This record gives sequence, C-alpha cells and structure tokens, in this order.
Amino acid sequence: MPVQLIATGTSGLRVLLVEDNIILGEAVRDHVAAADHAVDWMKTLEDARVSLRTVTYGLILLDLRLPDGSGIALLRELRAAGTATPVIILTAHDQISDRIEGLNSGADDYLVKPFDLGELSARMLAVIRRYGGNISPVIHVGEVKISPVDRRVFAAGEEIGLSGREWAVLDTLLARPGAIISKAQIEEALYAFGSEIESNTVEVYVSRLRKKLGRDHVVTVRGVGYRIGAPA
Amino acid sequence: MPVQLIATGTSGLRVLLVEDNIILGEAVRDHVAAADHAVDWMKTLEDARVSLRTVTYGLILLDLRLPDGSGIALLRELRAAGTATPVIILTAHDQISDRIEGLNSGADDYLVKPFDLGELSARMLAVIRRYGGNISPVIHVGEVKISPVDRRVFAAGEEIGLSGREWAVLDTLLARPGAIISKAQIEEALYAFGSEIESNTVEVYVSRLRKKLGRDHVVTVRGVGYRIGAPA
DNA sequence: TCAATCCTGACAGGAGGCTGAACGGCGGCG
DNA sequence: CGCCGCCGTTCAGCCTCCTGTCAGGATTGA
Repeated sequence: MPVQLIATGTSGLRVLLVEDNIILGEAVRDHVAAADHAVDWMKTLEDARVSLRTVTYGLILLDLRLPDGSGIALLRELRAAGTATPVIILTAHDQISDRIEGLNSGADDYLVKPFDLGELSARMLAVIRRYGGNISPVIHVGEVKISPVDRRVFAAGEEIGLSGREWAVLDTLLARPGAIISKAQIEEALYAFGSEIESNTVEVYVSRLRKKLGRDHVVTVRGVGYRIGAPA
Repeated sequence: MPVQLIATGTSGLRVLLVEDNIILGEAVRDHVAAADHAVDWMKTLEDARVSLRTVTYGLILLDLRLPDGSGIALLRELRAAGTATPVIILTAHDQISDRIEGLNSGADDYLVKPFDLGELSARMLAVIRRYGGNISPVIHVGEVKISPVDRRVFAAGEEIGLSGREWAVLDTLLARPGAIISKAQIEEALYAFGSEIESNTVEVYVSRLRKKLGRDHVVTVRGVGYRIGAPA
C-alpha cells in the first residue's frame, strides 16, 4: 500500500471554493483539483459557514457576490475569529470598491473575473508561499488521506475519528514515513518522558489504528518497531 | 571528471539541485547553502542538462518527477557518459518502483519525501564520505540493493523482508564488503559473547539469506568463512 | 575414492505481537 | 447529582513467525 505525501508546495491543500456561478465554479474546481488539491465547492455563504465549522482549509477562494449575501461578511467573520487561512477573493471587473474592501477585510490577494486559470495557479502559489510552512499538507497512505494539521483522517470517502492517543501514534509514524519507528520512540511520543508505562499500550493502539485505517497501513517490523506504508 | 571534492571536508561542495517544487526546493537550497555548499537550483531537466554541460558538480540532488520528464533519464545519461558524481534521488513515498529504478540506474542513495532536513544532511555526508573511501548508505550487491539505515533490502524489483538474525548476518558481512568473514566472527555478532551455540546456525542463516537474495550473493570460502559479492 | 565441509528441508519450541474484554476515570448532559 | 458514553490502560489467551537443532544429502579438495 503506497504512501504518498502531497505535502510539499502547491499540492495537497484543502481548498474551499465559494462561488455561485456554475460554469466558473466547475472550471476552477477542476483546475484546482488537477493540481492535486482537495476542493470543497460551496455555492452559498451558508453552506460555506457550515463547512468551515468542521473543516480547516489551507486556502479559501471566495466570490464576493453570492446569493445570500456578500463574501466580505464571511471574510470578516473569519478574521474576527482569528482564522489565518489565506483567502483569495474573486471579483467582477467593475467592482473595484469590493476589491479594496476585500483586501482591507483581510483577503490575501484577489482575482478579477474573467481570469486565466494559469493566473489562478500563480496567485495560489504566491499566497501559499507567503504562508511558508503553515499550509496544511495532506498525506496519502494508500486509500487513506491524513491531514496532520487539522488532525483529520479520511478513508473510503468517510472521515474517520481518531482518539488522542490513536492520533499520537499515527503522527509519530508519519513523522518519517517509511522509516522504522521503534515502540520505544512511539511510547516516548505518547508519554512525554519517563512515565513508566509497562505494558503493551503501543501494540493496542497500533491494533486500533489498523482496525480503523485498514490492516496494511501499519507494517510490523518484528523485533524492531513499526513503519507506515507498504508491507515487504 | 568523476568526483570533485573541495578540500574542506564536507563543505564547499558545488551541489546541483533539480527539483520543480518551489517550497521544497527553497527549503533544500537554503539548508544546503547553510552548510556552506554552493547550490545551483534547476527546476527542469532541460535547465539541469544545460548546467551540467559547463559545470562539474560534487553532488546532485535529483527529483524524479519533473515537468519535462523523468529524472531517471538524466541519471542514465550521466552514468552512460561515465560521470561518477554522486546522485541522491528524491522520491515520493508511493513511488517505490521509481526508487528501485533510480538505484538501478546508478543513484547512490535516495530520500523519501517528506524528509527531515537533518536526514538530508546525514545522507549527503554519507554519500560524500563514501567517495572519500567509506561505505555507501545504499549498498549494491549485484542486483540487490541494501539500505542499512532503514534495514531494507530490495531485489528483483521487490522489497525483501529479513528476520532479525538474517539481517544481522547480512549486516556483518556488509561491514567489510568483499572481505572474508569467518563463521566465528558472524557467530560473535549474532550472540553477544559466550552464548553457547553449538550448531551450524550460521550455515543455516547463510542458506536462508541466499534463498532470499539469490544464490550468488554470499560466497563460501571453504574452510575460512563467507564473503559478500559476486563469485571470484 | 574418501573425508571433511557445507547445504538445506523439516520440525518443535518459544518469543513477540495481536486483540477482545474489562475496568476505572473523566467530562458532558439531563 | 446521577447517568452515560468515550477514552486510556491493563491483562490474558491466541496465533504468527522466528529460531536453533538435526539429519541426510551435496560438494569440495586431496
């Protein structure tokens, strides 16, 4: 079962697209998805709000004129809540004031419709770069997708809930995908130093992880430790 | 012009980085530059080729998936031209076949994305050292590639799982490739002193190793011991 | 050819790993 | 305040794979 990290650079972002125009929306969605980002496409402010309540995005593409209000409102809410997710606003050609207001409200960049899709990529890249390492990479392990930043795991189209310790184990294994991580290392990661745990806790959590993620995603290296990824 | 090492040990190398990913590229460039190497960063195969026409590098960091083709092609061209410059390939974790192909095509080591920058330094150091007379982190024995660091073995396009003792035997033989290692030495390595093993254990493990790696990779020197490598 | 040496399939025993079950603690909720 | 459900931990039994041993056969060198 292959492990694929799409972390670096432009790839693997979780992108929220808020746009009510079907044609434009489809084009953007497909273009962004082709660059290996995960795209959630919402057509109303309300839907976007719902989504934002549960998902942490790496980037938001935000149309300002929406059926149920102005994107500016949403943007303000986000910034008021302290969310730093980069936002690129999409404005029509004649809405200069919108654009300025958007930037003032906390947008990172803007695109004027109609825009070239290449231009979109370039702006996204620029914005992402500005955020340095703060982007949220998505790690693929076989069919399982893991987003370390917002601690979410998806498999078979479903989100999988992991408990704290389960996540800690997964996270430790993911720190160096493919490398062998000893039980001791995992234990250390779980019990911030010296807690005297004398049992098979790690084994139990590996077992539980496998049950949730699928049997093959955590590989046992007998007498040594565990490894994320493909069996020999 | 095979290997160019500049006097100051690990420092002062001229490094060619071929990587199209902006973020990763920047990180690697900065990290390597910080270690006092001169870094040329190319984002396409074509640019890299142009550079290689005029510059002799001390080390090449080569991404395999590039916009204008596979890094493997470049690697093959280099080796076909007799260039011995050490090459470390950078692969995504799901691209196991790439990795193996890379090693087969003459790469000296590989790094799996995402890698720790410290890990990068370590591998660079190891590869450079090897060219100063020491051992490569990835050892080629005929068609078999062995990576002592992560305890993995590849042969015939497949990864091979070795048990603890099997690995220990292989490791001992690998400590001095080509040299003859006596059974007693191997036994010592296996059984931390004085364990009273009175049987042909070593022979058995050699047999098991041969079964997995291929018959010819461990050579018997009758009455003396064993040796890694092709038959004389 | 003979003796020494080495190879390898088979096997029993055991260590290490897996996992279902159970229990106590903790926080949320009515 | 009491109940409930989730989480973390422990334990025990099961099972897989590793391991050392042996014996018979193959190979080597004299």
